[in-house]
Amino acid sequence: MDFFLDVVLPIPLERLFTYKITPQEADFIKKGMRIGVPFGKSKIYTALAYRVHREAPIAYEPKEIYQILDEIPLVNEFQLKHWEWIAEYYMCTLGEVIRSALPSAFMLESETLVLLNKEVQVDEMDLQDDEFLVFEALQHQSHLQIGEISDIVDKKNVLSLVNRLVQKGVVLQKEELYEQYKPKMVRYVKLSDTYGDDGQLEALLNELSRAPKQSQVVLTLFQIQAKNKKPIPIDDLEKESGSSKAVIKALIDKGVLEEYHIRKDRVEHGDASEESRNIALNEYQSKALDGIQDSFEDKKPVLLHGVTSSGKTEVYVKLIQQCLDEGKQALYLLPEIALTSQLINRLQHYFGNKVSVYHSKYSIHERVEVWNNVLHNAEKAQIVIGARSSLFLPYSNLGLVVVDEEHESSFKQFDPAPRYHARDAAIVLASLHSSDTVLGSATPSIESMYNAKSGKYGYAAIPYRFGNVLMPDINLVDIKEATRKKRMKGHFSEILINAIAEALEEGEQVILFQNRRGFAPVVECTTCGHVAQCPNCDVSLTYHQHRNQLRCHYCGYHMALQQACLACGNATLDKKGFGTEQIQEELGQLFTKAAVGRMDLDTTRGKYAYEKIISAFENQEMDILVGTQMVTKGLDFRNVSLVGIMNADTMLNFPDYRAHERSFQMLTQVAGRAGRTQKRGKVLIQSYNPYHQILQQVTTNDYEKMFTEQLYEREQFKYPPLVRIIKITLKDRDFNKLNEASDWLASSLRNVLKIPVLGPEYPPVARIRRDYLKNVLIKIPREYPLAQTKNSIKRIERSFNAISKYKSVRLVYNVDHI
DNA sequence: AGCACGCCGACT
DNA sequence: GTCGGCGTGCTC
Repeated sequence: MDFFLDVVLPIPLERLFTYKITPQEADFIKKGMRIGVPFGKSKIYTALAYRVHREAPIAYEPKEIYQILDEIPLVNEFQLKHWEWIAEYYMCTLGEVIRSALPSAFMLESETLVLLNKEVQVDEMDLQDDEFLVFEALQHQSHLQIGEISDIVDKKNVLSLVNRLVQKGVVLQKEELYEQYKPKMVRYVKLSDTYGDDGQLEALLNELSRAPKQSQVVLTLFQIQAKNKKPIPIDDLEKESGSSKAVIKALIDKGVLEEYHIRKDRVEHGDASEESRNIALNEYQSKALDGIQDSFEDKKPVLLHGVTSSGKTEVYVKLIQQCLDEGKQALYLLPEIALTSQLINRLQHYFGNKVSVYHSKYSIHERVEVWNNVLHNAEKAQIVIGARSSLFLPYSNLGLVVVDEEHESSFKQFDPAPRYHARDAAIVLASLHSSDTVLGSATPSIESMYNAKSGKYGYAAIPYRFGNVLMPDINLVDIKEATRKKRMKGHFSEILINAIAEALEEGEQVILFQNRRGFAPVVECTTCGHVAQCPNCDVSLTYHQHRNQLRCHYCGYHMALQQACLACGNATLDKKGFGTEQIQEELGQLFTKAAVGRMDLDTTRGKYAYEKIISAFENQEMDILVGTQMVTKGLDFRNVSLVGIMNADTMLNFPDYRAHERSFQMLTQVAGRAGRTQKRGKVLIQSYNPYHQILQQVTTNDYEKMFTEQLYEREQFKYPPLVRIIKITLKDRDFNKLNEASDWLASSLRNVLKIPVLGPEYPPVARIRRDYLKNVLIKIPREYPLAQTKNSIKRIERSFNAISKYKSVRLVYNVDHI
């Protein structure tokens, strides 16, 4: 009787694949281990073991596995259950979830190696030029990778070349798995055992009398060793002794010193302070904490609605402390862009090295280390603070999940699959662990507030700012009026300019919010009106000043800015629109003495770029910070007394049912950056339409009214949270085929589901990377059986795929599309 | 997703 | 006449 293993592959295929294993392997393999398996013609993939069984497949002969890659499971049962939920709810495959859940360093990749066939005598005359080049290279190197062959012959596709060489018997191919993760090693030194005792030392120093540098190093080594008995890193010795690497190396070569390595974790912090226990909450915070704990008793997630600067973090810290006291792990989720060092520093201050940070800007190595620490329930991973992907870590006893800035739409993954919402997936994860959940926000999403009001979530509020700081004074500036009266300088109203000047005079800082990036989104010809378009996508190219080029945000296409219009040849190109760069430039002219910084997607690339800008602003190296949405994210600057919003209308007029909700949130959040100390902060919102109800609600800080009005609209027009939305995007290179296919799909859905199906409709950008796009929106009433409806949709997809002419059309599901 | 097999245009 | 483009089908 044979043994078999079902595995999940990290690819978008629904089914499991079955391999043959030996009885020993069957005994050893546990669900959740990584297994290297051959798949397809020649590739080896890293799969996850799912089930060992004895049911031989009937239709095919299973292959044998290649290698077992783990000693103990890398993935636990909690994770697999959670991932299966994600796959089902968000209508993707388990493989896709695995692919985004596991750090890429765990997914070993096979590399095809080409080596010389020693058995065969090669007649060099038989070889073509490129074949000879490879043959020759293999005389010097034992093996070549496919990429190296590409470099040698200077062609990108070398498959046929390699195949020819294989056929002629010149070379052999071999697949090799590479472990991508290498633990970071720290180099240490110690005195060689020969010089162990004191008598020997004197002899040694004598010996080195003609090498003052070297004896200095040895003396320093002794000094350090006398102070503490810990291993001495080479780098420290070098610094302490004021010598160089060469001197130390000479000593090692002489056999005086010995070098050794110890594995070092990349992620390290200091010790915890006891302060987290001693934090004093004010009466509102205490009341909120009590409310949260009451709801925990009822096993409900709790929405914590605390106005900006109300001190939600202290409440979280208390909850985390309690969670740790119970010996459980805590997860603190933040939106991607909000991973501010400010908050991380605070948590590290309270909990020291029990805090691990996990997000996409970390290298694959750092991520592996956090994963392993969580897997082994290590001390330093008792608290994980991270972006949405930290949901996927191998927690074994989660006690608390905090989702901060719960309303942030960046919690929803957009591309690629799984298109999950981290807040919702976090609630499911928490329930798998029977752990507590807190969703926190100053401006809760309509969904979460709806759930709180309907009793599905608990609710706690902190209605006042911490330390009796007043809510900022928010004023609207009518720029339509100001323009008519010629009271605008560029994009600045006189009122805003005066307020900035006043703040600068007082030595205070200013934040300006401009919700659009780039310098001038489009370059238009004033003669013929032509705007350069992306050849692959249906968008205008946007101008980027620093490189003087036009770029496409969707596919990365770029070209140099032309001198003359490409359509009519006139040199009458005009940069239209405005963004953060232009605001920065105008400020430079208006306030020549002020230091102006900028924070947007362009200036925050790289691992620490974001932190650098923030700390520069914190340290008051800048007077004015111009930024996009990023400046709204929970930053805490003491010295900011004025916040200006350049133009509130672009947000309000966005064609999306969430535009109003989002504008309210964004404006309230950015306003909350003003006046976090005793002096009341000031906020100026420039708008062409200051009578807009949302702007009124922002100025009066009336969340309730906003909620009621928005919910009413959602009820009227059937939008979430009153229905569930599934958006299906169809993509194809052929415009007509796409239209036909999407019509077919929409009408089938309508016929079968008997619920509202909207579209097909072209999205605002109807072509991306040469593919035409069309959307179909399905609105599922709340009381409708969700799983059943999804099954029906999947069934319709199968009939759709059975139509041969629609084969090339790709379908993308986006459940709970935002 | 990859990757191979299979059929039609621009080149030696 | 071949090389190479990407359409279609399969992967245990």
